[in-house]
Amino acid sequence: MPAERRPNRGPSAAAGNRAALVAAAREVFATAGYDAPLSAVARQAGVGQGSLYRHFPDRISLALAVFEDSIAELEALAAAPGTTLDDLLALITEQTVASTAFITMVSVPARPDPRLLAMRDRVAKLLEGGLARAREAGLVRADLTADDLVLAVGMLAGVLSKVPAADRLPTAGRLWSLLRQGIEA
Amino acid sequence: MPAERRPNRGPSAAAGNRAALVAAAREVFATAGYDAPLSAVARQAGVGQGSLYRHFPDRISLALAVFEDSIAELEALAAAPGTTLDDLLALITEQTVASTAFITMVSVPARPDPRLLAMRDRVAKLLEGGLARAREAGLVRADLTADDLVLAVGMLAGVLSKVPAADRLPTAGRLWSLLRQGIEA
DNA sequence: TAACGACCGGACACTACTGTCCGGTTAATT
DNA sequence: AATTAACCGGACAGTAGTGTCCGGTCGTTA
Repeated sequence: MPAERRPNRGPSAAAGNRAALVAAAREVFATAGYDAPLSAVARQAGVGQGSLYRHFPDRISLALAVFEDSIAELEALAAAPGTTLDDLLALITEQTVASTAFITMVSVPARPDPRLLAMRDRVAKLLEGGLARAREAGLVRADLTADDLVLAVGMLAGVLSKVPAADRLPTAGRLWSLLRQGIEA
Repeated sequence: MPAERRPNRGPSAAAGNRAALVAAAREVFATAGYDAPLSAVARQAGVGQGSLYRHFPDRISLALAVFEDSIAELEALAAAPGTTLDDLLALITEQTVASTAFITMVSVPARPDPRLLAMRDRVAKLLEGGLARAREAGLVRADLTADDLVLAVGMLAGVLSKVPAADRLPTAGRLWSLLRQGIEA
């Protein structure tokens, strides 16, 4: 039985369709942002609307599936020995430049949903370790919290989501420079 | 003839309706943000959709009329002797806490419209004086530009627009503190 | 007071999504 | 081969907002 065979109809199609939807959503969210129409995701996946909503009853379910990877990557980095706060922020920034959707939905959810709040807490939590170490080393101000950092990357994502993809990297650099050094000499 | 008399039908109603629309829009933009439905503005003004679109062919025309006041206030402050960059940023922040719409539309317009770009340039320009003075006094880093500042308040507005009105003032304070002192000790 | 015409209001056509429903397809089972 | 049941796709109803159109209203002018 050829591994590539994946009919998208019939009893055995479910898993494949689901995977196709997640992949399509990742792409669509990256190019059109977190608010992209879900119908575009179905089209991109080559799947009917019905299948989309059957697998993922709402936008958040789909987004959670899509960005589980992103947060897992962050958590893995946070768990690795020797990881600094800078490393974590660099990875978040990289992810945000590639797709603002993850941080957009997590940082300041428009309407607070328990699933999103939980994911935001995971992000805050994985930053804690690096933050504590940076604080002990005197690298950051003493009163800086993980929530502050989540809010900060949220601000970043808010701007980047409105900027053409080509301008994102330099804009992100500029904004981080403001956030880091502050505007005071 | 009583000064209060303002029929909203017939040949003499135009000016009054226009004023009512601007006032209503200011209120609606403040409470529901820059993306609020224009139909809500017409309803709030007690005026038909037709009148709204006759006076203001699109959202931007209406917004320009609404926020002309805000920018004029800023320009007046900038022109006053002894005004510092801090004074200007304080006023902008106050305006943003009251209504995120102005900065939202000006700082990083979703689709660049010449009228919005012109207004953003007015904001950047009025910041120039205070910024130059602050730079000479060594109060801000040497490479800080007015565009950076516009972007920074845009970030702020992006977050504040998603935060309940009651939380805005403290959130704005926290974010400015991050932007000003930077996250480095 | 009659005719005029500027201006109004809200119904409506249009567009863009979301989420549901059901006839139809297909693998599995016997 | 016939039967079954899981699952699919896309049509469709529902919802929300934008912008247009036209019958109707009301000051103005003669």
